Amino acid sequence: MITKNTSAPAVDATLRAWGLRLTRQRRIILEVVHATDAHPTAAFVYRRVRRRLPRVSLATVYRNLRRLAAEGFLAERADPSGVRFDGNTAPHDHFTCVACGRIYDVPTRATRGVRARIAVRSGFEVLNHRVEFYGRCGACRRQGGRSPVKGQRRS
Amino acid sequence: MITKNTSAPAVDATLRAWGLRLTRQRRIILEVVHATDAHPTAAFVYRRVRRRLPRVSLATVYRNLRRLAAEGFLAERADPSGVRFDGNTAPHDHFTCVACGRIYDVPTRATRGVRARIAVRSGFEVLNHRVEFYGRCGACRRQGGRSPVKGQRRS
DNA sequence: TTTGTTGTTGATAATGATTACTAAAAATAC
DNA sequence: GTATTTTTAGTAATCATTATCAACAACAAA
Repeated sequence: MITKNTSAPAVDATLRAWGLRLTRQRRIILEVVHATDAHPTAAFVYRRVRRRLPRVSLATVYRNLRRLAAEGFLAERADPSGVRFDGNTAPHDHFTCVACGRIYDVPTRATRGVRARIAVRSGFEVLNHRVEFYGRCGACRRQGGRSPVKGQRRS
Repeated sequence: MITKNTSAPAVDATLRAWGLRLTRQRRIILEVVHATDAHPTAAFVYRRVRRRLPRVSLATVYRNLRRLAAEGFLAERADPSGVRFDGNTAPHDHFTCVACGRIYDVPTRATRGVRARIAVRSGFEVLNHRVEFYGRCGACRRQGGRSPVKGQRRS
């Protein structure tokens, strides 16, 4: 079982509604992103997809990641390390460990209510919000390392 | 009055403590960022600085923005439109209008307490956090425009 | 003041990520 | 089957950013 929560027929139907086809490349790109929780970069996805489709083009990976994100099959986010994709399109926050670089998903329970409060105070219409935490994860705290690791893979 | 909350002597002293000099270029770059609330990109800063120092190099602007941010005189943040700098180094959140592209500062009152809640729930050590809101600002709501504007200047 | 050391600059080349372009292949419609 | 549309692989082009380096400026020691 490679995909996590995307069934190919359902994806196919929705894609078709937008005039897109579920090609082999597109399906595998989607599967790769869904099969990892590493919040991968385009380059990471490219490397993984190439294991199964050695002749795939980097441009195809970019084109489809962009497209799939635009249609809502993936989430796309920019952070200091670059652009990353996320197969988890449900609302959630992120915790980035400054020691090991790992990005953890965090349930939104703790930040619930924030959006409504801002809307009231500012008079703006809030459509979306994003919370990013930075710190040291449990594993890195136990290892006791002090300073952020240099030269971590962007993966 | 060009600078907002950075007095040159104080900056000079702190820079010197790090072995950095407050050169003409460095001072003007700092002033330009502090003089706008537009959360400027490096290119924007370059254009502004060039008005006062026509022979300044783009590399000098990048070099100093990076450096000044590392020393804490500026804040640096990445968002979908690229890397931006912020003269306001006090804790605050951001609201990005998807219609006009403007980025507003938002006081952190509404998000207070969020960090502590996450720390307790996850067992991670939270050093920092960032909240970004997306929606339509007061001006754009009144104008009644529906969809996000294409091709807005990255300024 | 001269000399040495270190930090800084402007100019430009190099890099890395992303996008644009294009001819060929694949999928679908007729 | 043929025609039409979409997608692809391959590659060139673009854009932001960083690296390199020779010339220059600030400061310190002699």
